[in-house]
Amino acid sequence: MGYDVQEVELRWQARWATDGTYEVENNGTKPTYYVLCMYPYPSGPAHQGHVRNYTFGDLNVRHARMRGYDVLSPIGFDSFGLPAENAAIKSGAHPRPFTDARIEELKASLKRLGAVYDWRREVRSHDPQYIKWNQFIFLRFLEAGLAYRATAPVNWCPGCQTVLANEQVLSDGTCERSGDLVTKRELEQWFFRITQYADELLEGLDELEWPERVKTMQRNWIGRSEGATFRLAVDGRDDVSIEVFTTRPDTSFGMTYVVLAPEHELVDQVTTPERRAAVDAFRERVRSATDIERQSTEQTGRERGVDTGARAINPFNGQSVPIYLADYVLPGYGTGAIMAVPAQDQRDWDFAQAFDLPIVRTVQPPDDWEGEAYTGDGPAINSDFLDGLDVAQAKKQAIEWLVAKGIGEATVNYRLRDWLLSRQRFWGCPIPIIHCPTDGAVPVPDDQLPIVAPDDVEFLPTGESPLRLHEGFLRAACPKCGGPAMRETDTMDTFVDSSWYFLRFCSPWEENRPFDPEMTKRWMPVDQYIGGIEHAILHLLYARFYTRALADVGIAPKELREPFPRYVPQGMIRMDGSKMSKSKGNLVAPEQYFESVGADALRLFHLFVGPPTDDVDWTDQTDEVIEGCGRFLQRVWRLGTDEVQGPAAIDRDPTAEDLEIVRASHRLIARIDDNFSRWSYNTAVAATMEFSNTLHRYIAEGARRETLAEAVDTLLLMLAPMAPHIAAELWAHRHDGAHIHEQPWPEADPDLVAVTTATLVVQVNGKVKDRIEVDAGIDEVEAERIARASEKVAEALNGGEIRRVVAKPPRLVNLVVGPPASG
RNA sequence: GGGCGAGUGGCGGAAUUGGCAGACGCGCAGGAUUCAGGUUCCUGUGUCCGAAAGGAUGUGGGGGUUCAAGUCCCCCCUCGCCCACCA
Repeated sequence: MGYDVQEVELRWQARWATDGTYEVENNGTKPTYYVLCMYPYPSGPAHQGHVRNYTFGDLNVRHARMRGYDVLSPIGFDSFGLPAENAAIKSGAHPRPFTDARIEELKASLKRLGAVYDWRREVRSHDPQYIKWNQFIFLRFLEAGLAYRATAPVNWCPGCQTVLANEQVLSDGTCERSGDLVTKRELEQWFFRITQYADELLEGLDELEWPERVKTMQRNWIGRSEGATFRLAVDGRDDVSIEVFTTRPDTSFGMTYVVLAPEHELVDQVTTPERRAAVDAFRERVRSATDIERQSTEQTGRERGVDTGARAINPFNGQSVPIYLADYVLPGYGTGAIMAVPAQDQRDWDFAQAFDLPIVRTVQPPDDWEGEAYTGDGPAINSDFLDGLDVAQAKKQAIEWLVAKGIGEATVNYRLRDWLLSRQRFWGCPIPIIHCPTDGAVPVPDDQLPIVAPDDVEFLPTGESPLRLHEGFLRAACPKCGGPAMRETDTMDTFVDSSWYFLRFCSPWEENRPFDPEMTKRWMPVDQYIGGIEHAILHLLYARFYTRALADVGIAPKELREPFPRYVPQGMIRMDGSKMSKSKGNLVAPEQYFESVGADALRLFHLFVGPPTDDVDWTDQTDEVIEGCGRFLQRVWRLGTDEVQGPAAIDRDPTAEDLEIVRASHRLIARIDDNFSRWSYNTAVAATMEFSNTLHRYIAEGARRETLAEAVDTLLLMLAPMAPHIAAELWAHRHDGAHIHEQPWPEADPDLVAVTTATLVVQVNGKVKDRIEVDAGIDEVEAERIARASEKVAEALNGGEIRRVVAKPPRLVNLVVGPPASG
């Protein structure tokens, strides 16, 4: 009987769907397990990246289920976003039908892959119910002071007369649509106060089972740095002082000038009349410069800054130093002003050189130091009461001095900024605010939620949100005074949608609240989170913030802090050196493999090709490897059907060879358990291949019927999470239609896993001279005796004196010899 | 510039605590089956010397620790990713 891949796979997929095999109730009694793949942006049929992602997820779901858990396996769609809006602008049609069509395509692919979900729990970001609770949460955050309004610059395209997302600005700073140079424009926008959680988000990382490099990325993103802030008097001015932040208060005696960011609020106040024109010209140049230009390291020299004419007093030594503006000081970090210490900071050094400013070393560099600015440790010099102290001591002393003087204190600074969530886009969740001329920004009352964008909108090729032109949407009564007011037309960043969808999955049918905290308690945190590393910073950080904030405003359980204690980032699929993606047009559709070798073979390929976190190169050889996986499954099929077993198997009392097969089966289980726990799926597949080869050899030499049947069953159980269709089909054949995925995961018997014999490697001076089969239980004395008895070893010794014996029974003996004793 | 990874046959990769380097697969070669191609099965396959037995050599390069190093330490080279004027 041949294996009709298509027929078998489609039949089982239909059965899993109609039986609701992977639907899970919220009132089960088994222990719970929550497996989650990052919900996808619906871009159409699945590509290989999806296949890889959902193969890992599905393996975890099926494996956990067989291990006896109630498994929550939900999926949804991150269905708001720019691509759909762009498609709408291009076609003039509303993004909703476009998005719904893409979702259906992606769903079909996932089902054809054999990935199983509780489809009753499907969540879509653009669903009015989801929008409602998204807005509800925003309003609670607003009440709690976690959301606020402030002005911030946006990318503005003068040609399109519209705001651009960062990804719409090309690397040369021009608009991707019109080619105009993009400028900055200040707008009133909404923020989430994520910085309030900076410390907790940082500390929480320590206990997460995430790859170290992802944690490092988050740590760097949060960017905690300890230092001091202190105030500098402005020479001849009692009314203003400049506050600076530094991580090196120990170097304060080396301050030879002060720098304000060009945007700093004190610039106008301190600039002297004779420098006014030069300062204004500089500020204008910085303002119109693109981020690229401003951050260009090419730029050096005098165009990078300007003298304000004002002077500040260094409180440490009373010296008067000039105040400059420089583009390398950023308005958003620290206090937007620095004390410049060129001897210990290379940027300050370069600037000082360009402007002929003095350089005073306050840390003694090593004797062989040939560089410029020295940032290392060393004794303080030229620093009065700090002289002789090392950097750490000097920092401490300097801060104590500032505190005693009452002009500064130790401070902690973060690189992390508050989360700007406003987007001047149509295809997103509307921000539920009404702007009233008398009452200002007024929250939409809960009973008016959701605020959903209208259907009768016209998409113009300007890129501007059509909400801004829709009178019916715009006009609203102020909830406070009832007067005429205008609706907010900005929508939320789509990262907002993805910051709590995993909580909604726990009780997606809730109509009176975002989710049921009890059900959240039952399922959360997610036991295994899987998704691309491109979300390693923002999505994961935002979701961690949201979870805490929801707990703190009382929507989620108080004790829920970390949503994803265990996260595995899968590697990306590369082709010709770049990421495989729809936009690059280098997709290799999974469908062709579904039709040829089948979903199981393609899944097996993705598991087998390498470690899950490694990138996969799609090459000329890839098709051959996929076919190899298909060939392996054909061999499994022959093992699992009577074709081989019937004529070949023998009824007999068990022999030593038969027992070896039983042992090999248990070793396979132990190995798969270990591999699965370490996410080493490539070696897990290799283990099943090895076992299959063992069984084929066993059959060739005459297999015992019962032993073979049990061994094949074990192989099928191990394959059930990896190649579910063929495993299900063969199991049903062999066990009267029973369902393999409802079988318990077998347990390896330690007695059978333990080896009874081992290969003792005998080395002479570290070189392998002999290999001897020995009893696994031998001790050191016995191992040495066996090693010395070896003829090959005697030959290699060649009369040399054994000076030392290293015995590690039962695996290795190393005989260390000197030269032959000379006569 | 900073941080984090990684470099193993023709290729993807394996080797959990230092203990037989190259599991498993692809490819390739030879053979069996076949009219032939395909399929399937068997055998071989790091490199060098050798007919073979066997020997030498071998995990980016150099040094070190150790009875023993792909694995640990130091220096260097190359590649990848992330953050990048963060005071």
